[in-house]
Amino acid sequence: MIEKPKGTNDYIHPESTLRKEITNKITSFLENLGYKPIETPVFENIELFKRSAGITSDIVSKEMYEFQDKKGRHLALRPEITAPVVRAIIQNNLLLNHVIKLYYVGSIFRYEKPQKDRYRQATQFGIEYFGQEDYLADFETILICHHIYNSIFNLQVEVHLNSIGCQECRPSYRESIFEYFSKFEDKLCSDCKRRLNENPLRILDCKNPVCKEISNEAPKSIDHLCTSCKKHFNNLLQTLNDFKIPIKLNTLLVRGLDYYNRTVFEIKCNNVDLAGGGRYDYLVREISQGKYDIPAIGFAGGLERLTNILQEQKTFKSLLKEKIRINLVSLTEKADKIISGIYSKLLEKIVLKKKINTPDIEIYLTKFENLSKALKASDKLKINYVVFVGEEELNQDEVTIKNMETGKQQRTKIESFIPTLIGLLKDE
RNA sequence: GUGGGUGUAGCUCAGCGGUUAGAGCAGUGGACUGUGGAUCCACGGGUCGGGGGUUCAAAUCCCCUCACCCACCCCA
Repeated sequence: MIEKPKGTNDYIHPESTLRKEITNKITSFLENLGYKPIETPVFENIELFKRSAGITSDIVSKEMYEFQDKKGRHLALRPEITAPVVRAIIQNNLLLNHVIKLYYVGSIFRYEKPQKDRYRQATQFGIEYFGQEDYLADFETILICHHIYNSIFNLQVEVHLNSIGCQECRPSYRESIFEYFSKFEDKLCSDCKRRLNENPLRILDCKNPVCKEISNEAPKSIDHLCTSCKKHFNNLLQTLNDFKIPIKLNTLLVRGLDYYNRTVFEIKCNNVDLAGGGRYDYLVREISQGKYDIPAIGFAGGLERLTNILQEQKTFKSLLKEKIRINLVSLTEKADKIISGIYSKLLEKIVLKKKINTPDIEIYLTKFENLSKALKASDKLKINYVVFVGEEELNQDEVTIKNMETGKQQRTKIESFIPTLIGLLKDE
């Protein structure tokens, strides 16, 4: 038996249906806000990720699926989607437009030990908003992200928010952080000792209790912001506050990807990280090698984490609307032609469903040697209406429609079957 | 990468050195051959995750390995 690779998942109904419904809700919402879909390859030149996420980040240094193709090209399965999107808009010269709003839904790959809410192939959805440096873009992005979880899916979420400054103010902040943690160097965990030289900001993110304790007294980035960063952040806070978006200022939030600046945020529910994002004003310049200098902001959310939490909270059932199931049963070979004729007519009517304004239906075409078996099987399939033709019906050019819930049944002439059925469905 | 737990029928699990490995649910057939859900009866189904070892004897004990679950690191 060949089994699926470690950390991957097969999604089968009803979960597959739930995932599709969730995705549809998110994407149709984003399309109403003017975001356009974008799709990029699942693998890219490995340099793209090394340059964007940062060579010292865990995602790039130890979690990437790297490989060489037959020509020896160094490639990687994408561990995140922001950098590929940036690469795509540069390559397609989309940056000639002032403002670009994009959304995506796609797979990411990280070589990690699988556990709850963590898989080697996962699905992320997200938006990327290019060309707007003003804090209103930050507001829009956070509002959208919050709305998806809070309003569309009814989850009690927290928005954790921080500002990590820009090119102007970050160097001096980095220096004061370095000085501060240097005093405690021998107390820090081994990872943080390494981080001290590589990327001291990441120490703030460490979960080790000792490091955490030390971090609590560390200098805060928001106290070291330059005038324009401070104004940007204060305006954002004020606006989020005005619109009653519940935010939690988290001065320890720095995020694991190197490309962020200014605003960074995460969405949490019951201590589960559902989404994260932030501003990345220098990434386009970095990837385009200076050709373009365009500010941007975005976020990414995990589809599996959202699906899991909705299943845990049992609020997902409303997303899975049951359809009306109709089983067309031939009870004898002589009735095959009539039943298949009805089936083909119903197919056409499904296409024209909008005109007849009936509930969504599922139709089944089956054959049984006797009625008892047909009904038993229909019961297992949770059929609402069994439509059957046997010897008795054949003699009178009729079909029988049986309502499986009430047990009531009626005969109708073959020609008037469709209108009769539509009449029944309208009463549902 | 580190640590803990679990792998026995399609599913949930029992058995933890001693006949031919079990139960419930699910499946199939029948009682009931044109009227389903209930009940009763019967039947089918297993390399006990895989490999090696100890033993007269291994699902059971030991070692290795694989997979899944959980925690840490990190992250969606």
